Amino acid sequence: MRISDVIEAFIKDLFKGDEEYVEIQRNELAEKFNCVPSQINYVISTRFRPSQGYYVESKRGGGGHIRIKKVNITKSNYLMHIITSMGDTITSNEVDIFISNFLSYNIINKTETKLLKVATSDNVLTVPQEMKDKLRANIFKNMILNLVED
Amino acid sequence: MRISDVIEAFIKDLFKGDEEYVEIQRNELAEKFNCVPSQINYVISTRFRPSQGYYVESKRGGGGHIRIKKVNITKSNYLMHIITSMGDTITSNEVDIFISNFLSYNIINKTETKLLKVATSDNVLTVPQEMKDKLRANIFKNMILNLVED
DNA sequence: TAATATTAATAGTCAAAGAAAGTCAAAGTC
DNA sequence: GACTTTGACTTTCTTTGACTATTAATATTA
Repeated sequence: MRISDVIEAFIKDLFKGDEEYVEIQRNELAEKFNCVPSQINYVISTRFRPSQGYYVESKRGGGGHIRIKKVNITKSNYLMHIITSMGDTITSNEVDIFISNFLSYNIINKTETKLLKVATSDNVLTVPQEMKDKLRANIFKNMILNLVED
Repeated sequence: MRISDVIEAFIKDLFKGDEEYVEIQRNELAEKFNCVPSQINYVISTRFRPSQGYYVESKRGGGGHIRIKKVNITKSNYLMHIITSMGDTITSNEVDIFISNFLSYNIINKTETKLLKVATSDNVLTVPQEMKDKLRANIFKNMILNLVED
């Protein structure tokens, strides 16, 4: 088996347990698998591309590291599906359920969660009751449309 | 973990409790973290820059010290000021100016920018004209309130 | 006692050494 | 021919230490 595949598998294994990201040290890992450090770069650049759902950042110097983030590749698809399947009115409760799901699927972060919640909450939407659910649906759809494809 | 990061965290911790500034003694701190004194200078010059919201002054000689001030245009202060100084109606243009400023001061990121814009835009706010600016102000205030203190 | 000089206590600067990670092209493998 | 492995070289960030600058405290002198 290729060493690259072994390293790939090893890194992917680190994601067990729903970690949002994983940190490795290039030299350490290279030593562990008995290869040259740049092999790690090769693995990352061929197996952890953005198009494969990963985002990588790193820091050099003492205590440096490589951080690999798993991004939700189905985010866009998922959100588009929500938008198209949603009616043109929605209650506060229904919105909250969507938002909680987004958060737990890691489709949005905490700040985005708060922004979505507040902009669709009953208290903030100071318009007559009969307009609320329509306004809310409109705001919500447009907001999540803007989360698509980041 | 990097000693620089540890020292950075330690200093930032001193700000707990809304202190306007914090004073350290270079040699004492270096001793505490078992590093050379100039390491403290390194940490300050890389982690407490003006662009990071800090202002540093110092005094040498007996009883000397380094004073690190948290500069007032921190995210929270800035946003709170906007909220309190804002009336209870606001136009779409006015909001856009605020949002552009937030972005250029790095107070919000691109996604947050889009969320703020869309939730306060004329097209999305499908309510009678005479309600719009009040609704917009309310949504806007509540959204930025939720950006405070992240 | 006031002015001045000296010493001690701090902090600042800067460059070298060290510790990672990145790049790229040559060589190897299937 | 495409993919993988290897290694020399580069870039970035951190740590260290020798040397410098400034201020306060103390001693000395007029």
